[in-house]
Amino acid sequence: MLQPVASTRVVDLVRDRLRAAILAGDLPPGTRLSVPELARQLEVSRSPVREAVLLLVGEGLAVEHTRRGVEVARLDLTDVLELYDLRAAVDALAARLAAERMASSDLAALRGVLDAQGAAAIGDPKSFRDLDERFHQIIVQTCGNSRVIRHSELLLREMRLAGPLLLNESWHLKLSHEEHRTIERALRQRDGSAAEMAMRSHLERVSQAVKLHHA
Amino acid sequence: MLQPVASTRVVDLVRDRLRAAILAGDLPPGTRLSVPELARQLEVSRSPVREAVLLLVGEGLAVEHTRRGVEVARLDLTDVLELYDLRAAVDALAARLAAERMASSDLAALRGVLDAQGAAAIGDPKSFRDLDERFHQIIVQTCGNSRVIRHSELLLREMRLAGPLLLNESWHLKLSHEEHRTIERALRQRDGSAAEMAMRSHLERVSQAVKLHHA
DNA sequence: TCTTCGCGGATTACATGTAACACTTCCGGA
DNA sequence: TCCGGAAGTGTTACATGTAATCCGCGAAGA
Repeated sequence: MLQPVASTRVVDLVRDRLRAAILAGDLPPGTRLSVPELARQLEVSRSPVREAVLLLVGEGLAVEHTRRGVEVARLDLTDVLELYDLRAAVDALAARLAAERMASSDLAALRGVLDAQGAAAIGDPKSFRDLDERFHQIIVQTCGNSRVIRHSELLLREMRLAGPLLLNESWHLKLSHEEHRTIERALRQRDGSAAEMAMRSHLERVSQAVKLHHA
Repeated sequence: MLQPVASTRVVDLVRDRLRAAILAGDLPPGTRLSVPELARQLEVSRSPVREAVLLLVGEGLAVEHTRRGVEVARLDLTDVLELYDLRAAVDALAARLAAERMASSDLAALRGVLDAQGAAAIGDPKSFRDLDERFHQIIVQTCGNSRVIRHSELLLREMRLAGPLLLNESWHLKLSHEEHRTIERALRQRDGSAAEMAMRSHLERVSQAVKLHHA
C-alpha cells in the first residue's frame, strides 16, 4: 500500500511555495505577482509560474486584474465577516458529520490540541491561532464529505490572509477555547446536533466579536 | 456607469465554451480533454486551452490525472449526496441572508419562476430543472455574501454533471415545487430563519429521496 | 497649475518548440 | 497460450518567442 512518490511537477512545487510565502506573510496582501519576476527568482520558466499563479487565484489567495497582472488578495472587514459566516455554515455541517465518524485517535488528537491551546491561550496568540486551525482541520478532515473538506480548507486558507483583522485579546482567546471544549465534548458524546450547534454558534460569536471590535 | 466591454480573452472564451459543452452533455463525463485536440477543434493555440482546462479542474467539472491528462468529472451517488449536503448548508445560509435583502423585483422574479415551474412540473423534467436552478440562483445572488455566491455557484454547476442520477418523477417535482413555494413565502415575509430552515429541509429531503431511490 | 500626449520599460496573453512520459500494439520466446 | 518488451503514437509539462497592452514619467500646451 505505497503512495506514489510526490509528483515532482514544477507547477506543484511553485504553487506550494508561493502559497506558503503568501500565508506566512512573506508576500503581503497587495504584492504584485509578476510572472517573469517570480520565474527569475525561482529559476524556472514562466509556464509553470503562470499556472501556479492562476491556481492561487482560483483558491482566492490572489486576485486577477485582466491584462494588469495578479496581486495577493487584500481582505477587509467585509471579507472576514463573509468568511466567518460561510465557515459557520460549512464547519457546522462538518461537525455534525464528524460526530458520527470520529475514531478514538481523532478524539485523542483533538484533546491534545485543546490542551496545548489551553496553555497557549495565556499570551501567545500566534500559536493559539495555529492550534485553532488544527482543531478545525481535524474535525473537517474527519467529516467524510470530500467537498466539505475541500471548500472548508479553501475558506480557512483564505482567512489566513486576514491576519491583522483578527482578534488577539486574551479574553477572546479564552472564550474561544471554552467553546472549542464544548464542541469537543459534543463530538466525544457523538452528539451530531449539539456539535453542529456549538460549532455554528462559536463561529457566529467570533464573527460578531470581530465586527464589534472594528466598529 | 458603463460596464467594461467583455474581456475578449481567448482563455475566457474557451473556458466558457468548454463549460457550456460539459454542462450541456456534449462532453459527457469521462471524456478526455486533450489539449492539442481541443486546440485544433477550437482553432486556437494550446496555451489558452491548457489554462481553460485547468480552470475547469479548479471548478470541479474535470479531474486531473497527473501526466495522464484531464477528463470530464464522473459523479456517482456518493458525490451527489455530498453535493446536496453541502448545498443544504450553504444555500440555507444564503436564504437567511437573502430574506433581509430581497428587493421587490427579486421577489417578483422568484414568483415568476415558480409560476412557470408549477406549469412545467406536470411533465417536463428538463425545463423544471432549469427553473429549479434559476430559483436557487436568484436567492443566492441576492444574499449579498460574495463568497456564498461563488461557492454555491460552483456546487450548483458541479451538480449538473449528475444528470441521470437526479430524480424526474412527477411526485418528486411537485413536492419540490411546494417546498419552493414555502421558501418563497418565508422570503416574502422577510423571515430569515424560516427561509433558512425551509431551504435546508428542502435540500435534505431531496438528498434523502435521491439516496432512497438508488438503494 | 493642470491636462494631454507620447515615449520607454515591463508584463500579459497567446503561439510554438520539444524532451520525457504514458498507453497501445505487436512480436518473439517460454 | 501466456508473458515481456520494443516500437509507435500521442500527450503532458516545461521552455521560449513575440505582438499587443498597460503603466509611469516627462514634455508640450492650454
